[in-house]
Amino acid sequence: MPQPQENADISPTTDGRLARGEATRERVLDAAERCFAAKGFEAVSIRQIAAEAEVTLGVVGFHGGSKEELFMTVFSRRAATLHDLRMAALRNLIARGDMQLRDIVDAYLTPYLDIASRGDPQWRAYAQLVAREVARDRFSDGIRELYDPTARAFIAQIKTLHPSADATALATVLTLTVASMLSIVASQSRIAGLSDGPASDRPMDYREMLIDFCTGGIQQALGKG
Amino acid sequence: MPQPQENADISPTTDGRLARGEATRERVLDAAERCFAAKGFEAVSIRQIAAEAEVTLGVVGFHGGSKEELFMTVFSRRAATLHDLRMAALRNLIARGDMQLRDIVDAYLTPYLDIASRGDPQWRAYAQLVAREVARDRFSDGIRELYDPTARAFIAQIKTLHPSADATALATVLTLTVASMLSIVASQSRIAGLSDGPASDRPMDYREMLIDFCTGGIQQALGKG
DNA sequence: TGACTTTTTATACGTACGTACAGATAGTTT
DNA sequence: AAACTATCTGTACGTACGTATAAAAAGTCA
Repeated sequence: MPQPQENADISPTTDGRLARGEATRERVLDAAERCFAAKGFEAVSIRQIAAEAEVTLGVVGFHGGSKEELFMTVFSRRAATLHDLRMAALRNLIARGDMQLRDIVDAYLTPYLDIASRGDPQWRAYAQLVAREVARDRFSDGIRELYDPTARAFIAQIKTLHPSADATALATVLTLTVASMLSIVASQSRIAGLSDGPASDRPMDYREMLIDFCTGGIQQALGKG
Repeated sequence: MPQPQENADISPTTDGRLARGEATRERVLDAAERCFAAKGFEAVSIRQIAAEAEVTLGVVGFHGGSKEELFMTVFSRRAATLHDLRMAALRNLIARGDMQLRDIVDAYLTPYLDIASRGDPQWRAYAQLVAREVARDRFSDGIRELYDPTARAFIAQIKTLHPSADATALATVLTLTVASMLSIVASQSRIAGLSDGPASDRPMDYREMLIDFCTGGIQQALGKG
């Protein structure tokens, strides 16, 4: 992939060639993010992404490289931000002292629910993309490397409250927590269908219930251990 | 789709034309089940299914119809069995009396974990297929119709223990329970990775922890309501 | 045996895909 | 202005896809 302008010393307000290229690149990545989130990797063609970004076919390859490279770029682009939000919440907790399990769960879940409920459609698309693809095997190696550090930090924190829990139990309850969290975004329509009435489509509106569910679940699952 | 032999009055041991056709049809469906489970709908080609079934390309179309029809056939083929297993477990509970939330959760989760752990690779493939595709939108209408009746029956049963819980809350906790259950199958490798050691790959080995997690979660989430 | 149906083979059609690349364009630097 | 580089356009290549179908093969039944 001919990565444009690895130069770091450009002014972001320059309307020259470099800034234009960077703007195009972001349009491509944004379009890819929306497409991948809506339909999944295999079901999206590069031509669809080009049309969504309103650029020609070659531009997608120029800025995004191969389809797999483009996908991983899209996926990792916002991962660091999410990681930072979660770790900041966790550090706040530690600084505050008197940590409860519920607070740890809150610190893990809320940043994701927040971005999934934001006005910015790109962040919402990213949240949906994560919910859609994170369970798949195809890119799981690359994806796991993005999210495992966060998961490990929270596992370590939970372990301080349940010192006797073994590693598999901790990994399991965190995985169940992640799955529950993602399903709030991925299975909204099913919740609505099973409710037989109107249900909110803002993930943030399920925050308290989700935190309750995961907190109670972890407590019950680790309590005996 | 030229559905072969809608005739019901054939002996299953006949080795004539009808029985041969039926055997071929099952080889095709089994192969499709394995392929779809391993790679997902879009990533599998009909030619791959034909190769897996060791039949020629046209045979897949003859017995399976279009790709979407084939997919839905594979999906619905075993749904009734799973539904029956769950409902039987639920009826046993009701007959026995003194029902606890944990028993309801058990009746819902265990049949799935059981088939996902069976020796029969086709049942295992089906369990993986469900875990992979049930959250997707593409076929969610058809898929929901298959599984919603079971879900509603269990929601009604949970409601007897939490009469004041509203419909959305009940639908949400059941959706979270389903997501947790599926992630045991879909995210086995992630659990292993986060455990930093060998973890079982038999879903049944996570049964107790999963039941604890979901029971504790539902109790916590509905307890306030 | 010979008409009839079900099943299987082999092949082809049209389309869409991911990727590559030559050349045009536009902005930068000397 | 001229050389240079980054960006973009247009197009083409080879492949794989889902589907359809004519004809052959296999089995059934009068």
